[in-house]
Amino acid sequence: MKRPTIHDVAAVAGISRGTVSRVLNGDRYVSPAARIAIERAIAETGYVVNRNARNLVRQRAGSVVMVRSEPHFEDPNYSTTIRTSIRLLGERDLSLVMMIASDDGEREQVLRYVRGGHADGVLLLSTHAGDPLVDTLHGAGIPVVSCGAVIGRETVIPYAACDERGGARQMAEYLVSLGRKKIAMITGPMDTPGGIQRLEGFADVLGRKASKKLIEHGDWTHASGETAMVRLLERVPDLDAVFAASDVMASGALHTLRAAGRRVPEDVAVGGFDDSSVAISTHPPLTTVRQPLGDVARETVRLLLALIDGAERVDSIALPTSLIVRDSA
Amino acid sequence: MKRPTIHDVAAVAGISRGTVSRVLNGDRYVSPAARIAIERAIAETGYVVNRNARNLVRQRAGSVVMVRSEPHFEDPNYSTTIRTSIRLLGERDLSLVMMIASDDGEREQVLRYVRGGHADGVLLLSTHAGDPLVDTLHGAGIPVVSCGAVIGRETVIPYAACDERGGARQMAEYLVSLGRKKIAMITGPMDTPGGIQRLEGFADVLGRKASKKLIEHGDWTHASGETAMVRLLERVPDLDAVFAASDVMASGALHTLRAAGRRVPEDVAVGGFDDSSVAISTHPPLTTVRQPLGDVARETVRLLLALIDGAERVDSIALPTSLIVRDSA
DNA sequence: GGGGAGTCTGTGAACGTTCACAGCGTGTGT
DNA sequence: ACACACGCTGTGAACGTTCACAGACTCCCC
Repeated sequence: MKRPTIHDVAAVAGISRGTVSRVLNGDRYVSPAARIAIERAIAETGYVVNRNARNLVRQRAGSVVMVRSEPHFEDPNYSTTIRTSIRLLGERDLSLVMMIASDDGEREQVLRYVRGGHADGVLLLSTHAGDPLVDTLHGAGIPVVSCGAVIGRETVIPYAACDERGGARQMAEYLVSLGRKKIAMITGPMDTPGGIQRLEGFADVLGRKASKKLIEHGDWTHASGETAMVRLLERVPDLDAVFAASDVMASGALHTLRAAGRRVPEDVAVGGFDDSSVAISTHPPLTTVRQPLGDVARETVRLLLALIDGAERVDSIALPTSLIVRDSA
Repeated sequence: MKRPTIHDVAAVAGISRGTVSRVLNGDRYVSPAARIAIERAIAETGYVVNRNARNLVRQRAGSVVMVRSEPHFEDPNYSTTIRTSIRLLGERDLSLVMMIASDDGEREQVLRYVRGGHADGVLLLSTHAGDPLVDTLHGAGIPVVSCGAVIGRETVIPYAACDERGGARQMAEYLVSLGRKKIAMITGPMDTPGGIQRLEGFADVLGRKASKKLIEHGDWTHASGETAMVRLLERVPDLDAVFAASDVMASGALHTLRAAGRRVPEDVAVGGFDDSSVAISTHPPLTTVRQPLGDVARETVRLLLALIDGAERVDSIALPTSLIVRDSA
């Protein structure tokens, strides 16, 4: 009933365990005869390497920990990110361990885990500016990368992200091209890259016209989109377009606009960001900016693997977004 | 630069490693003096136990693998489920490894992982009826539980779930209480518990009136909700209510109804299921059935831990849902 | 025929734990 | 005074690998 070990394989194949280990690890210097005998023995016994033993002697952990700084991840983005990461890490026999670090206790737990050598690398997800975990993790001397930039630590934590600023520019330019004159924006939290850079892209296009009056800040939630829209309408009743930094907030804005009797897109054009599942469930369906999530995840993992393999430093990367035109603008 | 080991702690405390191990594992039979000396040494050296070594000698894996059978998990439910699982498993020093098994290659990978003893237990997520992985995993002699029932294997795979049938009954009864006479239903796929049991609950209330004509099957997607609604309107133009087995499908139905010129809820009342983020982004916001996701996840993990601890068998459990009334019905 | 170089194999030690066992005091009951 | 239980401690072996090393064999060249 016991699981077969490398000794069992060696015995069945009639060869020493050293050679079995060489076959397992793809070493050259193994005779063809030995190799096939061992492969047959492996198949026969159903042998699978014991990772604990391997990692113990190799002084590795055998896993990468994905750390999420926020408790919720309604964000459909995570589905793709997680899936892609699992795939790519799996190819290298690394397993993906999930952790959440939204309060001090959880941060302490993550730190202990990493400090204890239980992970070969850390993959940060949507970390806010000033998160104390970032510096401590980086100080732990373990490879750390982020999916999406970490504001204030762009130079110390390598990252892959979509071109937030460029994406916002695409949307702003599109709204302008529709002939809209008074274009407002509902931003994300200003301690996140999506919050900051999407506003920058917007300002790039609108220039002076991106006045304070036309800017409201939200926190990514539906409710914040609703209230931001209320304030914008109070200040600028005749606005004719609004760009929300996320689809969820755009959906909140849509509610407010309807309640205020504005027609979308006739009176007010509405743009979102993310192309999440919400984008097609609103009325009207949202014109939005799509992030290349799969590519972003792939690049993030690639950066991490490079660091784990000993690269001194790696270059962050931003991937292009695309404008998805539906009915809201 | 090397990580401190149990030997270092023992040396610093001036006590043998055996006693250090006993302190680490909360053994009785340790003198107070030794205990405080060791605790001080642990703090001083920053020692953290090496899981590979521990698990190697204990013949355990130290992790639980969560297996998702579908590539996508837009479903906001997973956020809560993952979070709760991480929390509860963390308390027992078990880490959560994520895997996806949507094709044969991935299933093989999961099987190898589990067969190789890399996991102490398996937590199935939204597995479809007839999934070949279920029986092989169960046959591997490792604790397996599911979050949500596995159709056709209810007696062999213990599970925690919400009371799908009861939840559907709540919605059906509510629609009846509004005075609706011709109530249609858009179900989920009939190889999932949500597909089957929500229909059963609906039929419980509607009885003979739940005729074939008033039932359409969807696949949880927005698009399937749209087309199902089209067919229902063709067959029964004067229907006055529709219950979709998920919010996302309900949102699709809403689009079709609007396109057909029906007012919601005046002409047609619409009910959803899940209370997902979509529910508040539709127009009008959805009346829906909320699942106690946190509780379901907690119970699922509890079942798994009981099995890992050696329980012979555990009892599956269904938790009550609640009706959330908004504007669509 | 002697000396490398190149290919292949087996062996011992090590990785950092836990666990069973043996041993040592000290107190308690006969 | 002796036996015995109890509380506590140290030690050796084991868990299943990998890795460095040493050795054997073959081939080729001088």
